[in-house]
Amino acid sequence: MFESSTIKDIARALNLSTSTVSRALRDSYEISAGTKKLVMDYAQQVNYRPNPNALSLKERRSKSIGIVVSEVANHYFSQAINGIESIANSRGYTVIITQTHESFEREKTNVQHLASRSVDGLLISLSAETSDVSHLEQLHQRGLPIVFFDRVPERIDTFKIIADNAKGAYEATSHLIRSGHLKIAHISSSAHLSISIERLTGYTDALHENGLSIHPEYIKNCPHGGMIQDEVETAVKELLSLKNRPDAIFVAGDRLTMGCMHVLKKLNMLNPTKIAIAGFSNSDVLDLFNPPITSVFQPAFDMGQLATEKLLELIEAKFPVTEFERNILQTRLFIR
Amino acid sequence: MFESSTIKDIARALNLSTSTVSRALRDSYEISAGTKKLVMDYAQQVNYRPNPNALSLKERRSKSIGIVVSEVANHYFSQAINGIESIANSRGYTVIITQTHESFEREKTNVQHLASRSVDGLLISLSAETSDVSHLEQLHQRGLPIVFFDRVPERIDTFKIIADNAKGAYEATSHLIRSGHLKIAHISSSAHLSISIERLTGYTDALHENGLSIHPEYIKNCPHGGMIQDEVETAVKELLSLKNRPDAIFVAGDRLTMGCMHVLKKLNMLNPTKIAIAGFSNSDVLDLFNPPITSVFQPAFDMGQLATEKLLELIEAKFPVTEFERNILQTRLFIR
DNA sequence: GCGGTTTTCGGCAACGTTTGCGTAAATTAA
DNA sequence: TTAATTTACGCAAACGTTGCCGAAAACCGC
Repeated sequence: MFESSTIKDIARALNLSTSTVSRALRDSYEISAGTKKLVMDYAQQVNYRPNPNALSLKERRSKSIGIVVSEVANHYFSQAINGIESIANSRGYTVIITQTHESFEREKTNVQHLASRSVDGLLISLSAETSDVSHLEQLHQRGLPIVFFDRVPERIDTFKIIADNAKGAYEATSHLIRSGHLKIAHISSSAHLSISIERLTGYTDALHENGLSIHPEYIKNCPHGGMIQDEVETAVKELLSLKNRPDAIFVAGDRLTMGCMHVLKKLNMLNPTKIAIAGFSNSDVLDLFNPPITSVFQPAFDMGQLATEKLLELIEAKFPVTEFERNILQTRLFIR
Repeated sequence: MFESSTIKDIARALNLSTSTVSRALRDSYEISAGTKKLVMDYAQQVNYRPNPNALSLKERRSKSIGIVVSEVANHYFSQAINGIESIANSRGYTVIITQTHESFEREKTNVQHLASRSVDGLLISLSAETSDVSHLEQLHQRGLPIVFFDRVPERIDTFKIIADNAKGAYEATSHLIRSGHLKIAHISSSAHLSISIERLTGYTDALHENGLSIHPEYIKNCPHGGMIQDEVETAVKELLSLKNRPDAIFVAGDRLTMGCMHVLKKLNMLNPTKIAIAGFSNSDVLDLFNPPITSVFQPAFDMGQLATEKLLELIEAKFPVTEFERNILQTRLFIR
């Protein structure tokens, strides 16, 4: 099978001890220049690669970090992953990506699996179903470094990287108002999620500031964040069948925005004169849509980078970190 | 820091030897029922998880497989990854996803990294820049199980999972012809890629069968598969500035299709009466586009599943496998 | 040429796990 | 009761690596 040469092999071939070879390869001062060259040349020749499992076992760290996101087929997350990779790889870390598909159960098993895989730290954005974070709290208390991004829990005290969701939502809603819409509905992911709460705040703030009142029946939640299209369809249909039918919808999520548009298209309502749409999305093809929709763009790449930097800070800290920040990055409104 | 209990801890606590504990946990016949229960209960209580690094070191396998794709922000690949995960996870394997961003260099470093991470096997779709596969050939000869999917090399003899690209391209091109287009151009990824060759074949076959001749100036390649938008823009502009301007383009790739539409939009040519588009894409939002475009859908999820099954077959084979298949899955044409 | 450094290297243990082998105790057979 | 067998467990090595400690060899000053 697939075997690569070890330090032992090199030691045997060169008639040296394993410790000498090990030190020669790490350019230790206690090895003579001649021996170093001998060893290094030979190692090069046989294409020696240190066995990461042996290293991990010895050093008690795996030089890998785990990522938990809803799904990679979401432009926000795929961009965040690119940011994460850019930092992690440059610092010698491998990333292991897992998807929850918005399921609490999958989140738990993924996290368990990553922990048992002995990752050095965790980068996580909660699933839509997750309201109980005890599975993470437990790991956190046992000392596993964790950084949250995007969807963050209240209870766990660690670094959190989020976008300015309230402001983003405020701007999008304000844009709809400025465009002449007065009956603005709101479709969001599960109600307990941090992003949902923050975006709802921005939405209501915008309405208030413009002297519009909040209609509870205008606010719909999809507990599975758009993974279950039926939830989206029901929400949209309920909005459309209201006696006082809204003339615009502010949608608080990437997948949700797409789902919403699909429903409207199906109902032949995909027309800004009938109902306008603005939503959170990191998609790069929104301008190709008919109609093009105004969107709130999150700096996903930067968020991924920052989250990773913070995580590595935790992982590589010599002393336990007790001061945690909550970094808030600015969103960008694309008016279309 | 983050420590979990080991077999040693259990042995010490229960006043047993590590071997007894190990065997009790694996339900060995040479351990008494009483001891087994004792050990298992205690292990449960302290939430014992075997250290995967120690296991990998001992068993000389990591129970992990490496994936190399262009980018996860591509619906074809994200769907394929879902298929891969569904099989791999159910069989107890972890997947490590890496992205080449269509760069040959990144492909080489990713593959090197995965190999040195001692993955048990590799699932790979070549980058657009890759024409030399010696880095993979080498690993393959040293016994590392590899299965290719989507973009496959000629030279390396192993399992290959592909879509029926020629047929898919043929159908898309035929559709354009049936729609009344006679001057059909073709934009594709780098020319040496298997998918480019096969899709070109389908394209030319369709033209031939319909009595249309092939205009070499109608065929454009983007060596970076659309990652460099300038390449796409140049290709489109060159097509549009032809004295005999094409009235349709068959685009052979997901990212390429989007890039192409962006250019047309920018040039205010995004209109089927000006130029029609049909292309390979696994995007789920194509029907929201303006204009909606006809697309060739690949069974990405199934391809991922099949590729993983084949890879695990190789990995877990007791004897070296010498008979390899080339599985061809059917595409589906969505006419819009 | 002596004692004392310095240089250069090897031996050993350890990380957590499995497994072949050995063996005391318990059971069975005679 | 004794011998033969079975049961139930412990010991130690191994996977690949590093680091502590010790030690031979080379060097130094005088």
